Amino acid sequence: MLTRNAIPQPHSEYLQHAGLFRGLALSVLDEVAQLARQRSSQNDAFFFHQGDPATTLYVLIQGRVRIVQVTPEGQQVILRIISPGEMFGGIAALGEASYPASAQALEASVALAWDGETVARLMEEYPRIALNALRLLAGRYQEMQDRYRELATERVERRVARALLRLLRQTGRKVENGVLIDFPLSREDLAELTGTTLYTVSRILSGWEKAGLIETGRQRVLIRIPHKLVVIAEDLPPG
Amino acid sequence: MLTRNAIPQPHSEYLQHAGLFRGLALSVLDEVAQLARQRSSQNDAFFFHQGDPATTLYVLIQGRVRIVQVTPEGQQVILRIISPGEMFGGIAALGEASYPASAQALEASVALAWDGETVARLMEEYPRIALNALRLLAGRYQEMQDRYRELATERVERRVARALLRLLRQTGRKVENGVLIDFPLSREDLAELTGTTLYTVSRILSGWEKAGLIETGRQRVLIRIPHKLVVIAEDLPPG
DNA sequence: CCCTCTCTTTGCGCTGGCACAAAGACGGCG
DNA sequence: CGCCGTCTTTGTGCCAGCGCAAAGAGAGGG
Repeated sequence: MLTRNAIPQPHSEYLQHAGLFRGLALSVLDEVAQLARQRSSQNDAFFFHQGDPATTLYVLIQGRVRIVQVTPEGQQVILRIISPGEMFGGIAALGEASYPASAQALEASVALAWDGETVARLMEEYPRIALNALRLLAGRYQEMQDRYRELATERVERRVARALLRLLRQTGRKVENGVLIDFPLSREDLAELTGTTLYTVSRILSGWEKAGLIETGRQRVLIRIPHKLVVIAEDLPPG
Repeated sequence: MLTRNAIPQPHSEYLQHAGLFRGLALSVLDEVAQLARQRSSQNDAFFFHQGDPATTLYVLIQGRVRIVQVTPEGQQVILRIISPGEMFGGIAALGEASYPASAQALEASVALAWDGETVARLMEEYPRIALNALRLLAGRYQEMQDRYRELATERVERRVARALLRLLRQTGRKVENGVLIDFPLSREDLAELTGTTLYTVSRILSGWEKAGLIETGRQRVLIRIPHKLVVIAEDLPPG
């Protein structure tokens, strides 16, 4: 389900919105775009699997991708959800190594791809790219630290609330009666994001729905009163 | 308990062993060392606190430092233990922001320190530094991902085993009858590293000690049979 | 050498959330 | 329109690990 084409259209304007290439001159973006390949991935198909040799860095331009680790026993843990404009598979830029996790499309998705050597060369020529990467990676590291602390110290309900709020910030779409998480998100996905089971997530969401806090459907979550979620997520007095 | 001095001795040879400055010419290392300040920190003193404005990047040259996050409720989570040669407080290099965690000396420790602007300037002038930082950060990110998955999916005993093995690799010192974790490490420290309680850690270590696997004392852990720990940490058939 | 402070051990009761089971509800496809 | 596969809900039993309490055991200082 994976296709590779040379790119016909100029993606250079698009690239200036991608964090990795922020601040580069348009001429440079053109050069960068020229070197890219385009890869598409159907629903549930993988851009790469955990353990594959890390050869390629991607920037998502359409769709949604989840970065997931699988344990030897087959349990899955979602490390991150990638939205358009974000890079993934960045380890490729550092030579050697293999991917520490898999990248799976949650919807039909399109990404631009560069092989590791190309990225390394670009970084050398345009240090701004390396600095951008550093800043992006630092942000993700920090988020990961926070999630780690959460997992270590907070109860499930609060973790789920935080996960939803993160997704809301990252991919929320304002609609009539609230903010919609704008891609298919099952109870199981939420469980794998927060380190719990789909059963527990289901119970929690049911509770919130009864309280009028959210509105759910099959692989669909709409947050009606974000503020109340924040109250659950942080330890605020319910004012 | 924090002191600042200009540095009298040349630290430049030392710096070439620090990951951040690997591959730089000695002349450059001299320049870098010239720009450094030296900071010492007694037992339990902090290099910086979570929430402080991130102004300074450190490279530890002696002692041991733990990077720790505190929850609003006062629980602590140890994110990492820094050994000589490693950098910490690296967010400073990226301007803005405040430290997402605190850095506390576990022993009398000495570090070299640069302010953020200096580091940014150095990175611009010597892109190799930025690339080194990128590679180091990528490694830490990956380790954090792994620990996150562990915390989400593995039982406590296995997590403790893995934590010990990591420390063993990072700071183990071969001694007569095994490998010693070479800095004061209490049950509580191990609990905060693995997301559990000191009680549970104590019980687990007691069990292992009875089995002859390790040898412990007050803030002291000696691993007698590393291989058996690996068997517990991974899911190997006990062969 | 004793006193004190901190670290460690161990017993015990409790519970959050896991695991399994089974029934219900969508939604897409033929 | 009805079937089937997937996702979701809900009931129930259970246990790993938490939390408290209280008693040892070092280590260091006076």
